[in-house]
Amino acid sequence: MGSKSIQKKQYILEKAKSVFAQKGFKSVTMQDIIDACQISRGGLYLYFESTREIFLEVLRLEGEEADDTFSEAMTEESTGSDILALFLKEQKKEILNKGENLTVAIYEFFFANKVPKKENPVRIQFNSAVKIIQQLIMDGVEAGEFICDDPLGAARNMMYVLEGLKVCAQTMGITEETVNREILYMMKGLISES
Amino acid sequence: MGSKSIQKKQYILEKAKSVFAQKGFKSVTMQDIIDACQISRGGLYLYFESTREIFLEVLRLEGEEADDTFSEAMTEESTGSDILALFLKEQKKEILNKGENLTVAIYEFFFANKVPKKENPVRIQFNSAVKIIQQLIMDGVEAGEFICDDPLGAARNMMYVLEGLKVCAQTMGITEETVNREILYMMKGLISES
Amino acid sequence: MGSKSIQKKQYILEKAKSVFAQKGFKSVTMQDIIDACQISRGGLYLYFESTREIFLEVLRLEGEEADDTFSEAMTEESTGSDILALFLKEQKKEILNKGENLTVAIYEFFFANKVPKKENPVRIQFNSAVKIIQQLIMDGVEAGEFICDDPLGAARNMMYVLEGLKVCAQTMGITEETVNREILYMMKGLISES
Amino acid sequence: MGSKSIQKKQYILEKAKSVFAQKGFKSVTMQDIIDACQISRGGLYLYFESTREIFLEVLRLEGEEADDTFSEAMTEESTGSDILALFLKEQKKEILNKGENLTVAIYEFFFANKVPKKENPVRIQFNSAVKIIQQLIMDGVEAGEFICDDPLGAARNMMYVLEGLKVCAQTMGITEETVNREILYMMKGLISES
DNA sequence: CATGAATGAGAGTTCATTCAT
DNA sequence: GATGAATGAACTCTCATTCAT
Repeated sequence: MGSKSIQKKQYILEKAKSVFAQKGFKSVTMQDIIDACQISRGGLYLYFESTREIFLEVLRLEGEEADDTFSEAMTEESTGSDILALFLKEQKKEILNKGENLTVAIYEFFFANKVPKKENPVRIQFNSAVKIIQQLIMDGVEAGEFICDDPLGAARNMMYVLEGLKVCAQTMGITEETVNREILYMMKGLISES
Repeated sequence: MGSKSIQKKQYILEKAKSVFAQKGFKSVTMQDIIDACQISRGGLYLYFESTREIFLEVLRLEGEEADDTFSEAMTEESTGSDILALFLKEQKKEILNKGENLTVAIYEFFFANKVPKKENPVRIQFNSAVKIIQQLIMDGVEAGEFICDDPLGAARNMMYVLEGLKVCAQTMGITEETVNREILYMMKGLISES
Repeated sequence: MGSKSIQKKQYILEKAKSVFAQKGFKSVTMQDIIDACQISRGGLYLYFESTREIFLEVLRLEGEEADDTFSEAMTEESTGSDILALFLKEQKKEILNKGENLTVAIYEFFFANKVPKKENPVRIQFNSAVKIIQQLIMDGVEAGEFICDDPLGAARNMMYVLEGLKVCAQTMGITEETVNREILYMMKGLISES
Repeated sequence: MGSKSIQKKQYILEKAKSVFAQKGFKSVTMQDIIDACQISRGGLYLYFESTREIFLEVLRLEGEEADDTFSEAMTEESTGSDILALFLKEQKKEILNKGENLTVAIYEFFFANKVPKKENPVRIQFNSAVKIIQQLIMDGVEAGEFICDDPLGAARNMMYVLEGLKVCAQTMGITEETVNREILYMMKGLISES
């Protein structure tokens, strides 16, 4: 079970991602992935033992890609508020479920699969996002764009609101206006907070 | 064919609620509910056709009970900030998953079952909570307890944060300290917001 | 399990007949009959143990009624050919499935339930019909209406054709024209047979 | 997903045929066929979705085989009356239920499953048999073996009698003598009809 | 490595039959 | 007599997992 063909593994993970994006986690069967990959049953089991294992690898890949995207953005010469705006735009896309997006699958998976805190990729992603936002706010404050006496608190608050928007979008439906309004509300807090 | 024994129906719904609270929605089988109720296969089908139907009734019951709880609290002579504190305490309990609590089941159900906006019980509950919080904030402002120039915006923001906390609690785990900290952050905003 | 209420038993049998006429035998459940009778489950079991038992009684009743109908026709002052024509008209109705009619139910029942020859109501009915037709033909010959040197053979042949038409009507569909044509073919044989 | 192993499919169809021959159509469950084939539940579902589907394929196979048998007989150098006698001998076997024979199953199936006339295999088989018999009679007339001024009518009549015998054999039981007698009756008509 | 037929556990559903009231 | 809730066996269908080729 070492490496087999890395390329084939990548190929399976890409196709599997689409499947999870469409069907969430729990409803996905090995057959779904076999169909999506046009691969044999045995062939799939050669690389992965379960949908769980596949999903975790899909997630790992996603995490790496997300980090790359962020790194790029951060290295460009931009102000804190610019990058924050960019970040929020990305989040808006995810909230509104534009494009393939694993939100529901992630929720379904981690509801049922308790992962040790330290290794929990959702937690890791969340915390790293908080730190980045905190830094962006601090940059913004330094640049005179923002007023904020608790950048960490504000960053955390922002992440919880975004998470709340994400889950509400999936359970009750949310319009773009609603997302805009909530983001605006938070930005106002950064500009005028005493 | 409608009711059979109302008491038995209630009994099944109570037991089923425990099951949903423990296993979410998607993983629950009729067998699980049969086991929990200690009744026969056919006996259960006498009252309900599917886990979906059972879940919807459990939800309806929950909604009624929640409304009652709120009504009681509201009729007591208390200031806005007191009731808000009470509400947040309840929410904290739910977030931290003390007692039987359907959070995960609700999420799982509404991820998979798209319900027309107007009839979506999650949406209805959310919106009614927003209105109540808005009112409480306005009461608090009137009483000089709060400072807030956008009570509706603040109420909405608060609800999204709470929703974010709920979902994060389920996916990554959250400590009581974290919840306290986030609530405190929001309350500070109500006290000192310019 | 003696008589209970004879009237109720009759009532159940009437309703049950409709059910068998609509659904055949095998697909009929006790529930179907309960629904048709608007009676309680236990109530039905008080009178009958199974659909099989109900069906046999329905059949017995049918047999009696059929005999009565025939007796009436025979007592009227008519020629053999008139009564034969009347008989064939009735058969045509049954073949074409006009009105409530147990054809399919009878087939389904006796395919699956082997009954001793002597007690088999279908056989009894068939044989008595053969005898009557034979007599009618002989009457017709006597009256100079028919020419036939083997009235028993002709009667049997006629009954098999009718049975063939009945079963074909149910399995492949048959038009009124087809029935008319076949009856005409047989009648011609009775008029011109050498 | 179409064929898997053709041989296995054939094997299942053979075993299934026995089952249908013994139990008719309606009472046959997938379990019955599983038992007869000594395969696993999932194994059967790999090839067929329902007893209905299996039955239709069994029927198709039967039809093909029957056609072959007929073709052979027809190509041999024989007179019309010889082939007709052969045909009737085959029919006699079927009527008397010698060997595996789907009569009851076919009846049960087509009682419950209304098939468009044009596609109804029973109808198709019936009509093609009528045509063949008509031809055989005409051949016999030409050869001076038969006297018949309405070969089509006679052929149809013969088929309905045979159908009547078949169904009576299943519902009330019939002896070989009865079949012989009825066939003889029809043959006499072909020899001496005016 | 790769294939896909085969397996069997388990979920959903229906119904004849019983029995306390 | 009459009721209808309760039972459990039997059916249908699906899927993760294995294994001979």
